[in-house]
Amino acid sequence: MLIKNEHSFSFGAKHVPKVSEAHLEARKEQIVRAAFLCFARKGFHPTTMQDICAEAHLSPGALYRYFAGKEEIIQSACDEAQAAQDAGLIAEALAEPDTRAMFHRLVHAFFSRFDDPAADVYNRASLQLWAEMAVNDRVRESFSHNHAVVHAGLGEVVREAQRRGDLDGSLDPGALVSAMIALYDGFRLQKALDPTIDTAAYARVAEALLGGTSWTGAR
Amino acid sequence: MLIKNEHSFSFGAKHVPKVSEAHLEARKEQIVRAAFLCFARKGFHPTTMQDICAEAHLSPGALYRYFAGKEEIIQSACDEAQAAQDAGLIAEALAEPDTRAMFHRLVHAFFSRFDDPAADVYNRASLQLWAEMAVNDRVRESFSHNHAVVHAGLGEVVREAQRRGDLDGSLDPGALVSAMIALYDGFRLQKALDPTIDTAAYARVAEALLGGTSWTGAR
Amino acid sequence: MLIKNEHSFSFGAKHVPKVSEAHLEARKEQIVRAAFLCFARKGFHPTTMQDICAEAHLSPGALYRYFAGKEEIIQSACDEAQAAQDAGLIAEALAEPDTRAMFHRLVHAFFSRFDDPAADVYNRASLQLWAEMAVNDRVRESFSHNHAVVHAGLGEVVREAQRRGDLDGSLDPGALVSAMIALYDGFRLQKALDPTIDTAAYARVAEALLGGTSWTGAR
Amino acid sequence: MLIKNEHSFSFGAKHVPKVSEAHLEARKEQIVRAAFLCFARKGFHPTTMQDICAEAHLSPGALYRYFAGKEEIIQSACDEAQAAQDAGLIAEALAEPDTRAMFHRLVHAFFSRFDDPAADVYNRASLQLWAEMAVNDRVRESFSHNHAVVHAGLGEVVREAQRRGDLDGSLDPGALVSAMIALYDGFRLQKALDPTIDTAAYARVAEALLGGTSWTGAR
DNA sequence: GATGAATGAGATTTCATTCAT
DNA sequence: GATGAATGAAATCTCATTCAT
Repeated sequence: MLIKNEHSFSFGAKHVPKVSEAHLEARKEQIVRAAFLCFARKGFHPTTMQDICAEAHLSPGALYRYFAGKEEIIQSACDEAQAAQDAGLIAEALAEPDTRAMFHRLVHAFFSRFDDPAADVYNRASLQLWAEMAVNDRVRESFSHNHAVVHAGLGEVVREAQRRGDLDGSLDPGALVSAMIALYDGFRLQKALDPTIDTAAYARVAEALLGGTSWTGAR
Repeated sequence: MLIKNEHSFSFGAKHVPKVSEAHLEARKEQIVRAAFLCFARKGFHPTTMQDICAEAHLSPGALYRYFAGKEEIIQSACDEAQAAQDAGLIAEALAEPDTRAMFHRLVHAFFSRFDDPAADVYNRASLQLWAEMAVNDRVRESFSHNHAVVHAGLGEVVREAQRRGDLDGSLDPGALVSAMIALYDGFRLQKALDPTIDTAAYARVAEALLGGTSWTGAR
Repeated sequence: MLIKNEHSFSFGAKHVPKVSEAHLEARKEQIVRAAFLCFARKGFHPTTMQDICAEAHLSPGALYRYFAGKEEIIQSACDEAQAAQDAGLIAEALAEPDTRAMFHRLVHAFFSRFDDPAADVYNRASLQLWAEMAVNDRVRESFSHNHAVVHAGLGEVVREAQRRGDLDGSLDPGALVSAMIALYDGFRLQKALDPTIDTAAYARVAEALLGGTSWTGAR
Repeated sequence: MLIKNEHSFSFGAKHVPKVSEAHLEARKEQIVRAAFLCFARKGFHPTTMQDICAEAHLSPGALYRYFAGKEEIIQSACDEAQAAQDAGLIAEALAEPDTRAMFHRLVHAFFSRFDDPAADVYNRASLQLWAEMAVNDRVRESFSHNHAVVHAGLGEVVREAQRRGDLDGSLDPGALVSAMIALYDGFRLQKALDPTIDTAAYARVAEALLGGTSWTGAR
């Protein structure tokens, strides 16, 4: 109450008090995390607000204080799912002077994520996200944006490799990037179908394909 | 006419007339096709029975003559989506004595599908299917079965290439197959996000990766 | 066809040809019998027209040639259920000069019906009928009419017994009749609840109550 | 308030606050009462949830907070209809040393119920219950249980009368009980058909039949 | 006359959202 | 701020009835 009065003079009311803001964010986080679990378990649409409430130990009324509706929770969950630090990892790899080492770092960085015990939830939720993206403009936009960022980052990597003469310069860099992303996303799909699939073996294959060591026949 | 008379005398006749059977299948087909469009457009769960009815130019009651409920339509749509003649294509490729030619045939066979104007609908529906698979046992089973068939087929291809010394024999064949499938499915995901993506360029990259021509650096 | 022409001159067209009429009645009978079974099994309202069709080995379209709708089948079933030859039995009993013999004949006539193996179906259907009567004016009317006939017949019986000095003349004859009917209907209810209940023992009690032999204490 | 605070600290609390529990019961009561009226008016199956909603001044959603479905409301209504304090009345009568006085008390206790202006609703609902019982296992069970209780109670009455020599010991006590119940239920049926029927006259007849005073002829 | 596929109104039920407490 | 009972629109599904064949 005091805090509120303190700030009631601030023009434009750009800030709600910090304590509240922190609380607000914490609550939102809590709700999105709960929603995430539910979505991974049942999918976006079959998940009811009650499911999320139960998972978050909150009442329906409380939820609506933090989110305008289910749609907004889905969007937040999608944004959350996109929030991986992909760009940073890519930038780090780019610093690597040896192309194969670069690919190794990339593959390791991305595929070591599957060691996280929460990865299965995340993978399953990703499938939901893809489906929603195909159907929901707002979600597609967010997905698209993140995709563009990753695409741009890997584009640098690929073009650098081509510049170095390690990757065939006549291949479309965009298509090479798409293939790299496909190797990652396509694996997540298979991992969602069967979580026991061998990640390390797959990572080795991915690295070999990119680094040109898988082909042992005539050049 | 004769059949009709025949039927009116025999109770408990084992066969309903063929016309009915044909009609039954035709109607089911019609409904599943309509559902497919709706699913691609709105997703499984946001699609209402009314949507499907409208698309199929049928009344709700008529739908329930052919399917016990929405769930069953979803399952049929999933089965339909799986019904691609993958196994045949793979077997044909396997007959090819040259490994790169084999990969070329495979890549061509699979990626030429995207030329079909209906491919977009099919891709978007696939995303729905993946999401449903994560959440619906019956659908996962069907998906899993089809995946196993394709996996087995490509397994032959990969082991043959290893036997010939064209692919590194120390790589896990299963993981190699997974990567091939990932290159395909991962592209479908990207195509669903942006249908204008260049399929031919991507196919060239896929072929180059498998055939070891993408890497132009030191061996 | 020929028959039809033969009659096409008859004024007023009161008769449809006898063969057709017989056929019509036979079909109606067949349908009502089927309906009766269904009603006894599931009740009036949960029984669907399809249930009746299946039981009657007829198509829905055929049913509607004989009955205007479900309502009409229910009414016919009710009329059928009422069509017992009660009045005749009562008239016969009335001829008996000895009152106790008269009661014996009545009780025997009515309770021996429960020996019929179809009696259970009939009893269960009666419960449905009673429920419908409470709710459906047309059915109540039909029920009411039959009830009045039986009531009148038993009224004669009771008044005759009072005239002879065998039943207390100060008791309301209508109430006595009601009690006789209650002893019958109330038993049917119990028989529907438990078909193994001992009919003969009950009949002896009913006779004893009416004939004044159940009371063995001081007068 | 205290309770509320208490509650907010303890997760997994075993009791929900009493207010809620009371409220729950009150609402259920309210709904069942409304349903009862509807059932008496239209029968179980023709009554729609909307009918019950309207009668209870509640929205459809609200109903489903208290009952899982229509079936459950029907069952509750049936249980409610059985909840008469029959056993108590019978026990009281049993205390009476004079058999005719005992019968008088019984008849009076049961038939005075028809003076209640709500009795008509109750009777009509009973017919629905009987019909449902014939068709619905769960309802039959509940009915059967209550019937057994009443049967046992009246069995004591009858055997006591036989012990005293007032009722013929050679008559089956169970059948005598059945007849007593039939005199009651059979009357309810007639009262549902015609609510103006003279209850007092009928009660006198019932008493006379049991007490052996209806027969005025030779013994 | 018979068939049975199709219709579509209407019933049950769910669930996102609101709002009095 | 929190609660959770209530709302009511909308979804799924049923079934009496019709009608082209």
